[in-house]
Amino acid sequence: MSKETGHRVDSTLSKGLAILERLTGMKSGIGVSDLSREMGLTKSNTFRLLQTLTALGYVRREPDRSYAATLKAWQVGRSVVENLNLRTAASPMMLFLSEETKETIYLAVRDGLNVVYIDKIESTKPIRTWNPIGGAAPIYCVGTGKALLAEDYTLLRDQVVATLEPFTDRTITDAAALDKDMAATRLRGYGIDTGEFRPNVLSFGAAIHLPNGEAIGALGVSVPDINLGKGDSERIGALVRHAACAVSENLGRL
Amino acid sequence: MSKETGHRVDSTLSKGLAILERLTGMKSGIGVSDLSREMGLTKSNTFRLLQTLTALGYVRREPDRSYAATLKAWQVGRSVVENLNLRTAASPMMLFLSEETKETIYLAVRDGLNVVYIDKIESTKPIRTWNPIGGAAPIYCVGTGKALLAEDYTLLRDQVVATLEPFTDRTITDAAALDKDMAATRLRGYGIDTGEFRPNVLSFGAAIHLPNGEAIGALGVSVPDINLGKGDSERIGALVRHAACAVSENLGRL
DNA sequence: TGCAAACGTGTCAATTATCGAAATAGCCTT
DNA sequence: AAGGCTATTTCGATAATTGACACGTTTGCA
Repeated sequence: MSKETGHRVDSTLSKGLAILERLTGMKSGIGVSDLSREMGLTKSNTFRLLQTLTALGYVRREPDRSYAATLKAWQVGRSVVENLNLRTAASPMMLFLSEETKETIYLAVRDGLNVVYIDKIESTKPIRTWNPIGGAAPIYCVGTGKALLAEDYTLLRDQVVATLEPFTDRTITDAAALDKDMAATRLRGYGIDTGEFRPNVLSFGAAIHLPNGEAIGALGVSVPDINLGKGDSERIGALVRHAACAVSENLGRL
Repeated sequence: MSKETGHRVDSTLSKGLAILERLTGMKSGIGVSDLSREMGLTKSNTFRLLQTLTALGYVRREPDRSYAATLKAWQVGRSVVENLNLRTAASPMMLFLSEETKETIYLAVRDGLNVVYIDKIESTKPIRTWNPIGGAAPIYCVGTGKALLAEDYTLLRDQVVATLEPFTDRTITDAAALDKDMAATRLRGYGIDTGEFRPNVLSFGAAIHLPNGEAIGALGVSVPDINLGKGDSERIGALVRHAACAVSENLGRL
């Protein structure tokens, strides 16, 4: 979904990162020839890039002489999230939500026009939703996303509207409906997703704020619709809102 | 650590990754000029590298027009851990434990409040314990589980305490006893199960850590009590602790 | 056992992608 | 409006990157 920037990119860096991404996505090592074929690069080129990545510590040679990603990429990536020490700050309230609802609890941050899940607590119920940590979802479809979108709506509205795309028959696909939903979200204090990203999976989300008011993440609860009884929506929504609020206050004290 | 690389590294890739690392290590965005100063690069050079990283999705422009790392590096790095084959990494030390003890060796990961066995080496002794690969055991009952539980005890304690259930007459069923056992486990460096899950089956377990300290799995030895002589417990415990430590270091090495 | 195909690794001249300096365009502050 | 800052663009020179090829080893098959 990369927009054509028109700007020139450094091909070496680009290829190197492409190789690194490929390597990190593999369960076992791979040889130079295979890799070069997969990447559509020359063997020499691939070889030299691998040499560089190895020298920088991102790649190592396995005992069987194949090349594989090290944990360095992981370490580097981790510091991105670490610099938002959101997880530790949110952890107690995630636990609280988990105990109160028994459903799957998510901690999400906004990444462009998506939310990315950076932590979760599994549901303890037999019927549960599933999303991987690291997974992403469109900001206008899910509870956490809506909560975050509502925060910066004036800034993001036009961008989001330009990308509205249906995932289920409940997905919001027109600007007017989104405007209305955002207004309601702000009023309510939490976002509601009525199965707009995955069929029959509802979610609720509320934003976590820094002391200056900036929203840096959101807590969410994801629930299969058949788990929901009368009045459960309001209860869960209120719980999420309260939990996010508590985390925000907690952040302020650090 | 000045290893004679002998080989030339692609400078563009090298610089690009250096910039990315710098960016991921910062709490807020930074401008081109400052960054170029810090990195000792030309402004032009830094600028183009940033353009490339932005085009590739690793960097984005903040509202204040500064450059900051996105979560892409994190997502890429995460897949390293996801694809990390613990089995392969742990295999040599499992073999070592098998040879030293002749008992059944397990590799386990935590799944909620259970441990799941993802690999094992059968005992070579006539009287042996048995658990299937894929089998599960409560985290507070067995050696591997205790080792993992001790790692996140503050987070898991309340949940676990709520589920305490006796499997044998030695199973820990009250919170105070568990607290004490966990403290001892942390001190000792490995978990001991004195027949708390299966009668007359003892087990010992120690956690495997990622470089940041996160526990991702555990090695364990399972022993029928009649196979155990005087002092064998301490010996096996020490062996397991050492083996898990070796695997952790193996994961972290470059 | 031997042969062939495939692999990882070096070499090197050609070339082109990358570089730095300097010019331009934007943005605050005064 | 002018000054000082930063971000971006331009452009010719050049050094870094490139691909073809070569070399030694390993692997697989006959």
